[in-house]
Amino acid sequence: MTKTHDDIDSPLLERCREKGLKMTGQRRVIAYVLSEADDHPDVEELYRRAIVIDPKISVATVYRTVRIFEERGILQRRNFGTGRARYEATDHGQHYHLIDVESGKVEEFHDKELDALLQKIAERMGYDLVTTRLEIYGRTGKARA
Amino acid sequence: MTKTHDDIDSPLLERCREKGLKMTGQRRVIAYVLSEADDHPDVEELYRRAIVIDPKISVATVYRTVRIFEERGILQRRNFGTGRARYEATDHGQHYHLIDVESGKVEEFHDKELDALLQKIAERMGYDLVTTRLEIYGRTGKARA
DNA sequence: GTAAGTGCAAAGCCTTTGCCACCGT
DNA sequence: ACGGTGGCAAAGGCTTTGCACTTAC
Repeated sequence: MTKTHDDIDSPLLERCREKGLKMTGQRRVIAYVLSEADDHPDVEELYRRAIVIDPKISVATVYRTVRIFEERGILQRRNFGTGRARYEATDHGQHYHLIDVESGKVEEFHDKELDALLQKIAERMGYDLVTTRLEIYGRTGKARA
Repeated sequence: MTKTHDDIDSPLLERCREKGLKMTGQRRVIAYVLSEADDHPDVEELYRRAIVIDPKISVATVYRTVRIFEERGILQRRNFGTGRARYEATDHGQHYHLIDVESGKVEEFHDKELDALLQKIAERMGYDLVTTRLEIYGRTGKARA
């Protein structure tokens, strides 16, 4: 074969190396899957995508890996109200979520003014801002109240 | 005795009646506990507080009750990242949360400027704002990085 | 070579539920 | 009286973990 899962490279892989993580085949695959994802997959979904590339990965490893990645700041865990945790790479930059209450669709957005305001609020309350989590739940303005 | 748990009244009790809920002794107690709470108790904590008033309440009832209250819009469920759901009465009005990442302490805050900005963002993205959820995670600025 | 990572299955934690007795309206 | 409600304990869903084997450095 020309390319095995041991050759998979990805932006996240580099970040893992920087953190000094031992890069096993499984972690490469999971890092790759996460790098490719432009949505917010949960563990089960990550597992599904990972075993396509390497069927020998177990879901326990996915759990262990996302936990480690999260602790190292490579991933962020999200809770959109469904019992399961969902993940996204932190290198997407700081952003917020707007969720369509009717369709469940999640849109990401950025807003400098908001960044600054949240920073200011944290300071005013005597804290160093570590991270924020903001979700706007909205209904598309097409219909009446 | 002068007062049993069947006599307990509370602001939430009235809201429950409005919704047509059958008000059992257990529900009165839970409504009372929730009305008194100025924090964000989880089910276990609600249970602890409830059994002080009526030791015959079971935790299953607490789970069932918060679920019903939530469906009726009397309560809001929150997920601050600790596996357990936490609850607060909706009549506290719109507010946001600042969470101390070290102690887990939760502070509520209000901010008109933030209200307006979120409203503006939703509009700009073509949505009618239904609700928002914002948590600032911070570290108290007492120590260095 | 060695410490760390992985698989598997069992265990854990929070939450829900089946069943039957009980109680509010 | 009737239908919703509560208690208990068992079941469920997601996540973690103990153990023995494998692997990256």
